[in-house]
Amino acid sequence: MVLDAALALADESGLDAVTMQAVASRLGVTPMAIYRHVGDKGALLDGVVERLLGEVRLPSEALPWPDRLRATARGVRRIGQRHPGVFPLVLQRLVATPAALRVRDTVQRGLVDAGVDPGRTAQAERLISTAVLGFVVSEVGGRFRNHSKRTVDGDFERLLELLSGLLESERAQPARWS
Amino acid sequence: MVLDAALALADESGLDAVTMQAVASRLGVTPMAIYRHVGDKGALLDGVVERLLGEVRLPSEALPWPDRLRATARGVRRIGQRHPGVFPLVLQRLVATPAALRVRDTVQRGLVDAGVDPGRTAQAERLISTAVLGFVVSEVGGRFRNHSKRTVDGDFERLLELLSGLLESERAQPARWS
DNA sequence: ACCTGAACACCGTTCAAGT
DNA sequence: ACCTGAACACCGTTCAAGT
Repeated sequence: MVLDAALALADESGLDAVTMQAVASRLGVTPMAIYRHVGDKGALLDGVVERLLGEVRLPSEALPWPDRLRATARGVRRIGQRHPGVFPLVLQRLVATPAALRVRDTVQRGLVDAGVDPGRTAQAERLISTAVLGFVVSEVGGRFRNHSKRTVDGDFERLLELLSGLLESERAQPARWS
Repeated sequence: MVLDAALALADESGLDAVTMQAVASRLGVTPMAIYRHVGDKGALLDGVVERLLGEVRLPSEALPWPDRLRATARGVRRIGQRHPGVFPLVLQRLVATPAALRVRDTVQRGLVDAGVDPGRTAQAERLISTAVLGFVVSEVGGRFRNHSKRTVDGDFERLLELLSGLLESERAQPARWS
């Protein structure tokens, strides 16, 4: 598949290495052949981002919500670390694709179970996702490259704690689990 | 100056329009002339990001810390909105440049005045900055483009409230102001 | 010191043509 | 339906040469 080739290239040599010609030659094909399968280079990158989000390992719905939300955040981070070349694009593209909705809905269900007022889960999800994505993009994009892995790991765990705190302040009804 | 031309191009026509040849022709000069002034296209973009951060309006140190921190965040957001083409690069480049340190130190002084344990201001600053930058990059990069301005403005104000909450939980000593 | 001309290998993309 | 050849205008960058 075209998207696999593009993602493999990005993982091996960075986003700049993802050119139509490089993707084509990895598939043993001429560059223009690709235009039959993706409309455009932009569409190619959109497809790769979608694949990335689809790769996020989501936790079992049977887990209590605090573990579930933490596991989701860690799953997103793991994908970022696995694909640092393309991950930053996640913050620049629309959130309405199926794979993006899949992650979003998992978070929103977690929030509902946590007892967040149903009228406020959408905003809470946006802020939580933005914080987590912003962190991971910073990390894999090199913004923290002066800091040790231990420091960055500690920052991420602290972020998760703070997001739990956010939920406490947001809860209107008793939680359904926990 | 070369950086001004590059920034103006990005503002008018997006990041893709910032090519060595376009910058050169805007200056009425041949493309290779630019290599005398910036080493590289990467260095050019670094320079533009630096200029951006230098443009952030920082609040007076005389303000009470809660207003000061809020004003700093709003100042960052305003620059993002003013320069949506280049702003996303802020999350991908190192934080150790002079203009970046200028913003960072303002936040850290705010945290100290808020009574955050001095051993923890660095982490708190990183998390706060990451959350704010992640939000603004999402906003100007179009991740929220399905939402109305009112919704996005509301999200940002809510984010600021939550960051204040973070400070409450982080305070070890009585605040110096407020 | 600064700018230029000519040239390099490489982009994304189109179009008409082939099977 | 899918792939190809040839071609387009445009990239970033180098090097030797000019003032």
